[in-house]
Amino acid sequence: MSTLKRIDVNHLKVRCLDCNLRELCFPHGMDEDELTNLDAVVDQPKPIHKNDFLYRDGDETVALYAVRSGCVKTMAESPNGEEQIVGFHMPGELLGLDGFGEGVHTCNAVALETSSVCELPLDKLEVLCHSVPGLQKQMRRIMGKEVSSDHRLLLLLGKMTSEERLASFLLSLSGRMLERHWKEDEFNLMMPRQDIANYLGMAVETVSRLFASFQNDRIIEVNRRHITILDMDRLKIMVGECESGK
Amino acid sequence: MSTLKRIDVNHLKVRCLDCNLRELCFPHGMDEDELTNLDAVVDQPKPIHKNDFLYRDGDETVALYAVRSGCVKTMAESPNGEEQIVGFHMPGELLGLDGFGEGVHTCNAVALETSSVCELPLDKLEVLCHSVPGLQKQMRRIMGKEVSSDHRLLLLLGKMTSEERLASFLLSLSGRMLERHWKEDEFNLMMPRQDIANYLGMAVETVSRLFASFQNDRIIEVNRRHITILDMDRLKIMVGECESGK
DNA sequence: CGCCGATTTGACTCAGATCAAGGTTTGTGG
DNA sequence: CCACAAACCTTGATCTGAGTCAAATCGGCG
Repeated sequence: MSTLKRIDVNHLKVRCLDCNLRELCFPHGMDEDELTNLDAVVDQPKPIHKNDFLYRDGDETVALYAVRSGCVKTMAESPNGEEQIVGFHMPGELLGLDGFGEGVHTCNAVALETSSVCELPLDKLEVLCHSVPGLQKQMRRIMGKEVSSDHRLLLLLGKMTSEERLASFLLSLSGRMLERHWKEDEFNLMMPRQDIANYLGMAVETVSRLFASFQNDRIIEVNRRHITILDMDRLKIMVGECESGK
Repeated sequence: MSTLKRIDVNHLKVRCLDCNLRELCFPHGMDEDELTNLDAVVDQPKPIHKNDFLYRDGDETVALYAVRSGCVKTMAESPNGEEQIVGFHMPGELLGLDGFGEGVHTCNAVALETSSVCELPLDKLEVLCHSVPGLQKQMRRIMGKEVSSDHRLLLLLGKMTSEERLASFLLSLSGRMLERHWKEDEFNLMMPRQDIANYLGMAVETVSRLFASFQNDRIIEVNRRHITILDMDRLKIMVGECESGK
């Protein structure tokens, strides 16, 4: 064990068919035949280190990416250099759609931690779309989801108070943990407070104070990056998911 | 003239090939053959009146829509009934992509004034995608643009002051006027103050005050819905598009 | 002409930003 | 193993941009 070079299993090629993220990722709803075809175009997972760019604003769009492990954030850049984080991408989630408009990316994608990313080269994907009918529909589905999720974030930034935003953020993370069959009420944040603040359009200090206040109200327990949700219902009420109590 | 029934020319079927919005709309970059094929799937423009819904949150997605005349707003709805306007769609612009994720729309589309909308039924579009190779790429391009424009709005809501937001909004409108070969420095707002405020994530009163302040600074002239831009450069500086002056 | 919705303006208030420390954890090199 | 630095996070005090409330004005339109 000591003489063997340590290999991170995340970066080994795994067939989409065998991938445990299959149902969350691009393959969702595809049959065995379609998956075999898909496999042929997916490149070896690419390892990226913390703070590495997967692509930058202005880069030519050459592929679509699927996170296999770790976490990648995407951020839009304003002309005067400000940045707005527009998404945190967890395993099984796709990114890179922003570059489909004019053929160049319109945001930056940066790893929050050491991550592994599957690459779907656009040229191969395009060819495959002709032979695999389900693929086109799949592309549409994925883009539609992206649009819907952006709209959710717009609603959050445009209409919610800081408290509602953080509650909504925690619920969204919790839901995504559940999708991955991880614990929905106990997880680690993949990002620093600064990134949460940026994403939710508020100051770091406000995030910190809200965490303290939620903890004080026995809604969650916070220990550095470790979160335990004690009262999911109260979070849901905060964002208006329940009309009355319970 | 008096005995003839008045016909709004906007609602008459016009071939995409002959449409003056061709270069802004779905047909952009397509050749004559492709356009003839496209024509076959585009339904007769549909007239919708002010405040009519083109589709609602939850409706099954049956088509993609292109505005031919007038203006349509799309708005996301939160669980507790709040609404965030996520886009104003001018002639030549598309809407309906939000419904591609799960097959149902995730926002409401409402006419701001009497408008005319071309309908591209999804089923026909899908079939056509197989025979017209350029169409698939077109779909991707359109979705990518939508994602990028949502990101721009996220940046606006998350990081800009009210002044920057309104300046950015005016510049965006001006740019779109120019695309349509209308005057870029003199136009009418298609929406009431309330909708501008909602879209930009601020109060109506703030919009009103900012218009007054811009006018006072001789940057624009406002008369009800009529806007004249007097100093485009100053607007651009406000949003950081120019580094120094000029 | 008079009503109604849209817009503007003024006065006041407050959620959350900013400023200023201080504490804690992680990593690094000696 | 320890000292030190660099991130990262928290907490308190203060400030302010923009929201809220209230009221006047404007513009159409029946």
